[in-house]
Amino acid sequence: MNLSTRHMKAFSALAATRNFTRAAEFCNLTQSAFSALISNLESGLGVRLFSRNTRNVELTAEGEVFLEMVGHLLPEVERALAGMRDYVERRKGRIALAALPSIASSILPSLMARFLASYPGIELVVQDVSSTVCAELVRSRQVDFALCASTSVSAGLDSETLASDGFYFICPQDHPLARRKRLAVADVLPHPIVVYEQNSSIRQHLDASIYPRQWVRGFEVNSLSTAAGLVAAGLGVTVVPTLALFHFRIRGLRAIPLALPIDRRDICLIRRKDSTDSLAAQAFISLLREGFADAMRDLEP
Amino acid sequence: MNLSTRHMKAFSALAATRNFTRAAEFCNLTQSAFSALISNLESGLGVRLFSRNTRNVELTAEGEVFLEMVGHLLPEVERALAGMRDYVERRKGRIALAALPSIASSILPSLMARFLASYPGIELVVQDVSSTVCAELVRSRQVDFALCASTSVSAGLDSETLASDGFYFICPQDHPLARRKRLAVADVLPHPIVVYEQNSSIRQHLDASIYPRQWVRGFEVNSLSTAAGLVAAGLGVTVVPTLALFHFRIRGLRAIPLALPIDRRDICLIRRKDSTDSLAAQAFISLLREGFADAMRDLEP
DNA sequence: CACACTTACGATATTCGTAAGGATT
DNA sequence: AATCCTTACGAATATCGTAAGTGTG
Repeated sequence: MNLSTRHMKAFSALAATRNFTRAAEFCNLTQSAFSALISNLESGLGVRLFSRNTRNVELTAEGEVFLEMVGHLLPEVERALAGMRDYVERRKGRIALAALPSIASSILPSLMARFLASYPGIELVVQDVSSTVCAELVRSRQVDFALCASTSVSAGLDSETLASDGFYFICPQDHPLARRKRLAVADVLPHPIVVYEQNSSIRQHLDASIYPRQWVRGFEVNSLSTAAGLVAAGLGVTVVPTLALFHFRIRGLRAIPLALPIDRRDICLIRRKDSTDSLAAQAFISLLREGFADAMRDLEP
Repeated sequence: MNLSTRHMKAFSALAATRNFTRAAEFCNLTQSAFSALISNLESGLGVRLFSRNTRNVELTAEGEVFLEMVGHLLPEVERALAGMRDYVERRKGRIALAALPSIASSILPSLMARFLASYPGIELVVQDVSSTVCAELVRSRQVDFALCASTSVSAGLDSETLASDGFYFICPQDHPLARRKRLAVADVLPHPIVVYEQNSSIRQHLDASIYPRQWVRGFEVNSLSTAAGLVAAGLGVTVVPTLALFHFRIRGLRAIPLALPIDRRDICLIRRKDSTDSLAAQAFISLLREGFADAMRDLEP
């Protein structure tokens, strides 16, 4: 017996109406097709479910038993199918992603907000971790994808560059370099620089670009917004990548393009090579592509 | 979407094996037909459930969600179908019937025992009531059928005679009439008779056969076995129909055919005219037909 | 190149709707 | 006569299996 939702719907319609004609049109079937459907169900089960003499249709004893069963079963099946539809139409879902702190704290929140405005039912879980951890989380399926620097992306993962960061020197508007149009490393070295913690992608990029000893180390902070506060208070200068400029759009601060030996930092979307993204993830990823492209256009005109 | 048990079984087989070929043969299908079945399911739901590249088959995120659902759904559907099969194969069921006390206490118990030996899962509920109540219970669907006297069976009910009772005079073997081969009413009248309560079918039959005043009334009892005891103790004689002879097969008692004006009592099976009997009831009824016929053969050779 | 899934395609089976048949009130 | 379920039958659809195609390791 191959019981289907059609069978159950037809059965319950007939049990409710006790009339083949009306039940048939309720199921959008000809009366004859409907009759055949019911007979098919009955022969599949091996019992008459309805006793019918042209004038009266009523449930047999076994029909009553089946009605009880279908009364529980059909709503459950329909609830399950509706649940699937929720996923298909992205009313439900869960996206786990990893991102560098400099991304998670700058461009990502607004993109998440835009995404959630379109798909309010989807749960977004973000972990802000270093690039190597990003890759590890993707590989171990703990997240659906990650946004991180292109370095340390290893085999088995699929990488797609979403944005390419340049670097900027950030200083108060009354700083000696404040009027310059572009700067080189040599220009910056004399000034005490607010730097980020050791694991930070920005710090690692700077350390890789310039031998650490050459810097005049100022404060060491964890977050970009703290750095912004310090610089605004005249307590130092700093260097940040394009996407982090969000945090430095503060009155009294200047951002000047800075040429570094390792000139750019690529921001990549990394995914497992073989895996298929969930529909929710697909939707978010396409929003991210647009969002990053827009951000680059706005920040580096 | 018309989700069927085939779909769910195929899905779970594939989710378990992650291999189309093996899952297909598990479902007794060609690999190609199986593949089509899965595609059909996926297109019905509007999602890919498996990500497959010729070498690997695995669940997508939506597939995982569906697996969770099917994991609950499929066992429930199968439990329901197995439940129906229990009814069809008469491993489960419930038969409610009404019967005259003289039947319920004599021939019926052994027939019930035989029935339950074949169909141990079926619940039998017997009410021993008068013929008019029998008819009423059948009409109001409180019982599936009844076994009662043919009198007072009214319209809308289907009646089938299962047995025809004659009447017997019961006396101790040392009674003056004990050697007679057959008796008439006149023979019996002088002897004090153990009679049954007013509503009893036997009492009513006797009252209708012979004007009540003509009897020499002995004890009045409720049950046939009490009557048997009294007669065996020499405290009277009694008159009972054929089917009640069971109770009087006691050493020292004689049963002698008695000709009454209303000679026989027909025992009928009565059912609702339109209703369809449950499979369990059908099985019991056919056993009853045989059982009553056998009993008549044994008791009235 | 071997294995595993997909596609192509003709054959079979199912399901559909129209229309006629039969039973009940 | 009217209503309502069943049956008959040709058409449309779905499903099956064989066999060829395709891509991945």
